[in-house]
Amino acid sequence: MSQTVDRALSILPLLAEGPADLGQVAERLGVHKSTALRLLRTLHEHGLVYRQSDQRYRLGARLFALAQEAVENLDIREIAHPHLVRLNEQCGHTVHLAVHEEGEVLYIDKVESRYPVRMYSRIGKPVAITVAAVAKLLLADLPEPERRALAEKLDYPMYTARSIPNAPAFLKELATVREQGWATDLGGHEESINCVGAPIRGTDGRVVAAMSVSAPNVVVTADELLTLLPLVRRTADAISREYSGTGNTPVKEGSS
Amino acid sequence: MSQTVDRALSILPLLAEGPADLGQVAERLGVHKSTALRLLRTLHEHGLVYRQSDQRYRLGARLFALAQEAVENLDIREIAHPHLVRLNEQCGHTVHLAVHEEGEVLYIDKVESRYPVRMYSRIGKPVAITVAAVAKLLLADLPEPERRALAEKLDYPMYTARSIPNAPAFLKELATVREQGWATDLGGHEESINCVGAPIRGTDGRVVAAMSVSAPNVVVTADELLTLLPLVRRTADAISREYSGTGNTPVKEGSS
DNA sequence: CTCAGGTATTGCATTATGTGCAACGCTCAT
DNA sequence: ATGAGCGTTGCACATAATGCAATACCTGAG
Repeated sequence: MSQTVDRALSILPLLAEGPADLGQVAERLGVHKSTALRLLRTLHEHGLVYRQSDQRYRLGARLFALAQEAVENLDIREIAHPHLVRLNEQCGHTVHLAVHEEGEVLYIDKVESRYPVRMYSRIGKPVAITVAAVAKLLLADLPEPERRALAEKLDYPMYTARSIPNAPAFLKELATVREQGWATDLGGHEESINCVGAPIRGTDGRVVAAMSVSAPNVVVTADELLTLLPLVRRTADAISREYSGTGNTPVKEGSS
Repeated sequence: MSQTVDRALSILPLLAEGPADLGQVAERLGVHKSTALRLLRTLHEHGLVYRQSDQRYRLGARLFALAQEAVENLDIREIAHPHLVRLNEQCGHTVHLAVHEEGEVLYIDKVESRYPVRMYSRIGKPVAITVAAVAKLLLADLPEPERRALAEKLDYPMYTARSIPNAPAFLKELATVREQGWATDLGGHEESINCVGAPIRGTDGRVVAAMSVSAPNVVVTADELLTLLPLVRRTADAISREYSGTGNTPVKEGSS
């Protein structure tokens, strides 16, 4: 749509691979060096690109700032967080919150097992979309054609023997999840890790986010973990209610 | 430099404040709606902007991916990480790694106390540049005029009674740090938290990064923390040596 | 110290590109 | 139904981005 902006933005993923000098950038963009220079300069002014001491360019700090702010402003996250913490206090395990966005599933919050520290360690990293409980929940809610199209497009890496192997199996699993209103991942991503998850719904009943509890089976068996299902679902429902209830104007409660 | 790109990029910080619709974006950019639309579309195609169900725009997932890749490709970080982990195993406290970039100081790695998981929770958040030990180390190495200019430009928020209050005090502190080759933050940011840090230097002897160990004084007193200084410095030096490749002892300050 | 070879940078004319306008279409609420 | 509000499209115009070629800068070699 906008050629100039398009070119400029194409520089970012290119630099994400590693630092590059002006010539390399120009070449990979297919434009004259002077053009690349001006684009880089504009990116630089906005802090998205940084010029290191050897004159090569790399991605800049503002990028982190933006990503950080973006994640902090997600209102589902803000609403859900206290609930996640409470759940963690009750069961002691790791709690995840995730959303779906354009074919990707993204963790947006995490309460660490026995250690109540927010961390975004996996943000931006591709979630194991074909096996994670939260991914199943989010994709199960897509309209049929979209769901099918996405399922066909995915790769199905066999992380473990219990990973979901292909599109038909995945669609079948999604149907089950959709039906029962909750999901599991029993060693499908890492042999020894199990998860149970439940969906969070907006006013219209559509799934807007998903949460899950994960634990290694050296701590609790899969069966024991399933015991937590009612608790997880209750938490998810509580979040759903609060999310649909108050509308979108965030109410601030004092707490520093 | 490039007006179109400039406008497009100006949208990002705007959206970082929260979702906005087309009209709002157009207004805040001072352009017509059709123009804003095309810019947003281009940003959207690159995944930097996401269109949520109510048609408003927000920052997109690719932003996280880029920030993630960028931080993972920092070679100092890659080299330093195992050293930081080892240090954490030895002392048990939180270990930070930070770099300086255009007047900002940025955490690029962190090993959490007693829990050896990489987390980027504070990446992108403005570090308390006037008090953090790592910030002092990084700024102390700037050439005199630049250092002075930056010091004048900074704000000096009084996080605690022991925060550095103004530019002259800060410059004095930097001189000390430069002199002694290590830095502390004793309750300057949070009343009960102390840090000790040491610089990591490149081949040319310039400071390329800084690391620190932090602990609340309910766990160890400031004096006890200072006991770790030799260990911290040894770790920093080991990283410096590996980073420079050559394996020489890092050059101390001196005349050219 | 000069010189060569490379890269970054600047000024300028040319026109491709982005712009604003106004008309159209859609959705939702009354 | 009806209209208000917002997003979207097509088009004519001129701004603003482009490529070129010439210049400045740096580094390493002679």
